[in-house]
Amino acid sequence: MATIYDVAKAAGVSPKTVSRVINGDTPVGKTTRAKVEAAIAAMGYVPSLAARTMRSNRSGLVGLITGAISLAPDSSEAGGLPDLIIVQRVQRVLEDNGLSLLIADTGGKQERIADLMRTFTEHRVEGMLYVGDYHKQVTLPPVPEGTRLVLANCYDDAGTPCVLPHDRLCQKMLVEALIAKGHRRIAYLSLSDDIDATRLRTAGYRDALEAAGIAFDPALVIPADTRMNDPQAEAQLLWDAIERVMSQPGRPTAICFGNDRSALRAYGILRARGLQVPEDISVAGFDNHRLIAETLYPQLTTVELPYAAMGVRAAHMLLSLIKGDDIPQQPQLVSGPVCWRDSVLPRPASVTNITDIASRGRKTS
Amino acid sequence: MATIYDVAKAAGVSPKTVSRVINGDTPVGKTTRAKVEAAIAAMGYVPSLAARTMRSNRSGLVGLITGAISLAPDSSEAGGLPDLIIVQRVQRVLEDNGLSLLIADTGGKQERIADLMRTFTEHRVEGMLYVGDYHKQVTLPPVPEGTRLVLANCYDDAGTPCVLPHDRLCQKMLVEALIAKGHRRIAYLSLSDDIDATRLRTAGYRDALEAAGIAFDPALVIPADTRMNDPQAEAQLLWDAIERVMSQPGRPTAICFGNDRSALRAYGILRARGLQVPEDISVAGFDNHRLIAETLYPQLTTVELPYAAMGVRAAHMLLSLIKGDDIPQQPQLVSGPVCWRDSVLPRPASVTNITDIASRGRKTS
DNA sequence: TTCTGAAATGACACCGGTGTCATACCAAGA
DNA sequence: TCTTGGTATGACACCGGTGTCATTTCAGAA
Repeated sequence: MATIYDVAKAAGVSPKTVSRVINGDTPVGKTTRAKVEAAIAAMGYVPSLAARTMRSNRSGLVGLITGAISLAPDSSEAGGLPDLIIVQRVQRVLEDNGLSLLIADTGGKQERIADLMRTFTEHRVEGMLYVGDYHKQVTLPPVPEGTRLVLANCYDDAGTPCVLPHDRLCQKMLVEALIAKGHRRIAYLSLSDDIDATRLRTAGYRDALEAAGIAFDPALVIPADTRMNDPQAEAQLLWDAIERVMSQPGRPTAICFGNDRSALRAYGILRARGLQVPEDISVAGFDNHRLIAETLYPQLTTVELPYAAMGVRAAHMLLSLIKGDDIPQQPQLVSGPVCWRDSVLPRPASVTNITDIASRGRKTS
Repeated sequence: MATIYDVAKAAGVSPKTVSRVINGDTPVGKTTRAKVEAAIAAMGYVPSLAARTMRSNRSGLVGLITGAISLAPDSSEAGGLPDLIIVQRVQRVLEDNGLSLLIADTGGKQERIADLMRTFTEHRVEGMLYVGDYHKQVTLPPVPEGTRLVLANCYDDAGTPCVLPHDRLCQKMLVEALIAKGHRRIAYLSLSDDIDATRLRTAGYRDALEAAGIAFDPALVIPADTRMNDPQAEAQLLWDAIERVMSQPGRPTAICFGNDRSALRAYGILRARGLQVPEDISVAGFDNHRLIAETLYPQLTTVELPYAAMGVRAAHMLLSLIKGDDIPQQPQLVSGPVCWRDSVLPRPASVTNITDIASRGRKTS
């Protein structure tokens, strides 16, 4: 690979002058510039960032660690994809700012994080990002003084800057939208109740009810997903939850699910029980996983879990850190819009009592 | 950040001795080694790869370009995810070999590839990978002499080493599996017929029929996906195709779809037509997109499009190139297994004539 | 005790850029 | 013609490692 010395010799100037032509910092004579540029083009010279890094102490690199694929080691897979969207967004923002992105994943082994960070440090990255595979607390190994680090889709107890999905607000907006369409008895078949997202979303669900003056009924809220990684068992769990919620007096007119995947599963289960979506029961998801939401028939009403926006926000926070600007100490909450599709049927505002709700086969719209 | 000189001073030795301790190339005295290691630990010294790169001309970096997200710019999205799996696998293999992965994506703009490659060259990557978003031919900008490049999920006409899915074999295996279960009239609602995958898979479909001595019936093969990026229109197209194929005499007992997503859509359409899967019609997908295949009810029989394996293979090819080994000139074809699930009903071998096939409601197994 | 050779360590240059400072150049004004 | 002052260019050191070669150290043999 040609060096700046080769170019200098070919153009008959000093290396420093070539450097000036490349960087355009100091004025260079017209004829000299032309000669240098010709030499650069002729030799296909591309400057070495390694050399530049040594002088400037700026590598132009940012490192990103994800736990992404951990959940599904063997094939095209179920969990773990959302954070890849974060990765892509981060990459784009960084590239627009002249930085390149190094990626690594833990393969599900937390203890590898320290090694990966060390490798990044060897590369003298200007900052690091850690992306969680879902909204959760993490404990990262201690980082050397001066390491610039931003967390996305996760948080720690050390006050590291982070970007989180606003689960509570998202769920609240979704339920508010259902209420606005006339629904009053709204079930919520949540994800496993030991994760942060469930706690927050349940709170959002209650926020919406409260704002509308609807009493909270615990019988309508059931955890129905335990991340057990066994499709059969998960389906069974969901089946039971639907059974429970639909067989009680004061049967719901709408069901919110913990994610679009559960909603997809529920379509089959509800049909198997002889219930049409949305004529007999309205359904809402969570994530706006378009592969599911737009492909399902009828298309799924859901709320967007803003992975893309989180990626953008996290990247910008890191850029601010690198520039030396102050950034907010509070977790940055990002919410997405409700995506209105066909799986929710508006209900006449007058129809609010249980007897009416339990009746079936009313005409649409 | 501490340098090797700082460590040397603290340990009271020369920088070169510190270097020897780190690299373990030359024997170092026991007490000296202990002193140096103590100093390194105390100062949290991490060597700079930039400096090392300058001497050794080995950056420890590999660059990967993907067109991934191009298809769905705005949110968690439908197309483009598979290649992210390739990316993850590549990263793992490289990491196991002590290399770090730089990623970049074109954002759908082919003309940016040259810029991205230039950036990689600035970082003095030891090799590059280009990952296609689906099996297709690409035309990359000319690369400088000596650039080590491997294509994954795409190929070019310049003979660049590449790894491709064995669409033909995958489809053949799938159809063979259906035939083995007693199916004789098998429809194939393919992807758009202007892409390589469709041509190859249709050939695989015919291979399987021919091997079983079943006559090919063109009326059973209909392109039913045009990547038009409009869910409504796509659903309509699929509806029409199903209508056509199911209303002809000699109605099929099984339908293969171009991908799992179409199969997901078809579940809804078939049910809307009053057909139960698999009792009335068996369904097979393509991709083994587990999010869909395992979540659908009943679970979807499909064939795995081996993205993970392609990533591994491509990474190994690049490693061979870097090591200077020879690699095969032919495209490397990778196939995945048939994933047998519940959407295909075995048919008694005796039931092969049209009259029987057209009858309905036979009991299962 | 002195010599010998291997083992341990250090001095120094070099990788490919760029910051700093000195110098050569050139046009305009005295 | 000789300053003057700004512009264009070059010389040189330095960033943080490592390869090469020289030098020091020391155990064991003469």
